Amino acid sequence: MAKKNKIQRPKARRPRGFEDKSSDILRSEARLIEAAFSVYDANGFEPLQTPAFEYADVLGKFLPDEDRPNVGVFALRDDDEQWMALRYDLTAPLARFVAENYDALAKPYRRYQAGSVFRNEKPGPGRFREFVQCDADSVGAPGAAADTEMIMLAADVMKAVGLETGGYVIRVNNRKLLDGILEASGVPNTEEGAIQRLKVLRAIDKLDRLGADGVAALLGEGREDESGDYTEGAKLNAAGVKAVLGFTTASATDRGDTMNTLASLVGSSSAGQAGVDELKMIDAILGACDYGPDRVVFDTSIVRGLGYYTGPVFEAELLADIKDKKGRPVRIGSVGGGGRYDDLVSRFRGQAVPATGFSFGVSRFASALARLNPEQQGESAPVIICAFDRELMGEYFKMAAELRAAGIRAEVFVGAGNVAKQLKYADRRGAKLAVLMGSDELERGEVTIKDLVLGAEMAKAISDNKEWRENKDMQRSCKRDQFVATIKEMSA
RNA sequence: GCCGCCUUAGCUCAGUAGGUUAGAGCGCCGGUUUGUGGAACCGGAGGUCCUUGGUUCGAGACCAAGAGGCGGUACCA
Repeated sequence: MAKKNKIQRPKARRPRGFEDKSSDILRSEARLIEAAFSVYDANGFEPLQTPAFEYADVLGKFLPDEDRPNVGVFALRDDDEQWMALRYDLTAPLARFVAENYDALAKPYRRYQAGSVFRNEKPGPGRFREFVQCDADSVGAPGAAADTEMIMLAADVMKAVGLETGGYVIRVNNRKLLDGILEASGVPNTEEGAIQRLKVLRAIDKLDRLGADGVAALLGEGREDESGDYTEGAKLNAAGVKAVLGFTTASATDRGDTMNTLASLVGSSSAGQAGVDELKMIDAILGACDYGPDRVVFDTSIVRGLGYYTGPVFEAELLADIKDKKGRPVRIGSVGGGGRYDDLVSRFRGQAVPATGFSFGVSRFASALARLNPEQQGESAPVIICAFDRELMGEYFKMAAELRAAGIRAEVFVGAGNVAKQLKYADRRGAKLAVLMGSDELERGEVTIKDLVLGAEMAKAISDNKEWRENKDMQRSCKRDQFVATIKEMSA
């Protein structure tokens, strides 16, 4: 019982929903961002970086005289008592930036940005409280041409990350169409109908998960799930439910067919007609640039859950290589999305500032890509130069520099321990080659290079330690001035 | 927020009916081997048994509350 008095140590742990990212993940995410940035840059977009903190009201949060900030954001009070919060997306900060620098910016202002965003919500599998988004937006362009540009950009990013045509699809819809349908069903296209419209959007968003029946319940009175939780419905009448569900299944593979169907569906609604007209414009530009239905389709079942979209909306989806029974590619999910949001900037200025953009979740996209190509691996481990003799450290670093100059990743062992330790380190790092140069080699003017992969292979056939240690077949020596060339040869 | 499951070593888990000093495998560190990563053998470190309270002569085990984790559902401006 009389345990020795233990020092109270802090427990090494991280807050839930916040992740440490390993080198492999970091490298694949960096490649993804680089590919996207190069597409945006080539299209004339400019990079922008905004701070992680914004004033809470800028983010669209009202924090009246409350001690606790609203849930959903990480907020704190500055020393002047003002509420600041970590950004939860990159769009609200962009709206602030544009409004703040409006006169100095050439419109349309088109920028791209990647960075961490923060959401104070319950984390789940694949859902974190900090995650990286990569956005491109176009502010100040009212027409569907700007939306089409974003759609083509999204398709180009898919291509730039190495996806073949058929491996992805951009699905396009238009909020105005649904507004038109709802208007015809008695939901006014005004402020009063906003909450109801949002409920409709969220219900449609759950189509793939709940099926038509579940969505019908959510569009009507409401729905109770298996755990007994009740979700209030959008309270549409039976005809409304039918109209909305009919709309979500109205799209076909051919964009022209879809437009014809929709034109008859929206009838005389002005919002609906405007939506169809925009799709026509989008289709015309896509057609001229050869973005066929194998890359971009019109799909009335995608809506995006957010309330701030006002016009065309779209999602980028990865299609797995596997086909379902009917021979169609299986959906593995949306990796990004975007759309038109005409009211976000005008919040700050009281003057119309139309905007449209595209955003993808970097981690989700990167891990989906990794699932598609598991064989694609990251950076190869560096050549490890063992610190055999501490007197020769200068020479070791010089050798490492020579390797780097030849484009080979290399490092000198700077830790503690004998050669056995150092080789064990090299092994753990996954290095293919280790360089050994001690007094023997120095005398002969040579360098010993050990092939660790070959050594591991040979070890399988050897069970005796003495034999294993004396076996030198996995290593070779070369003259000091042949060093870099030999490494090159052996790493091939 | 609501519902369910779970919590013993770094990891995966065992722990007999409530009974001294809480175990195993893997991993880690060291040695056999101070110029060679594997294997084998030997040794070692590492635990507030999630926390608090209760029942009991006695709790890792039984009871209660709380915390944390996992899953589902809702929310996600």
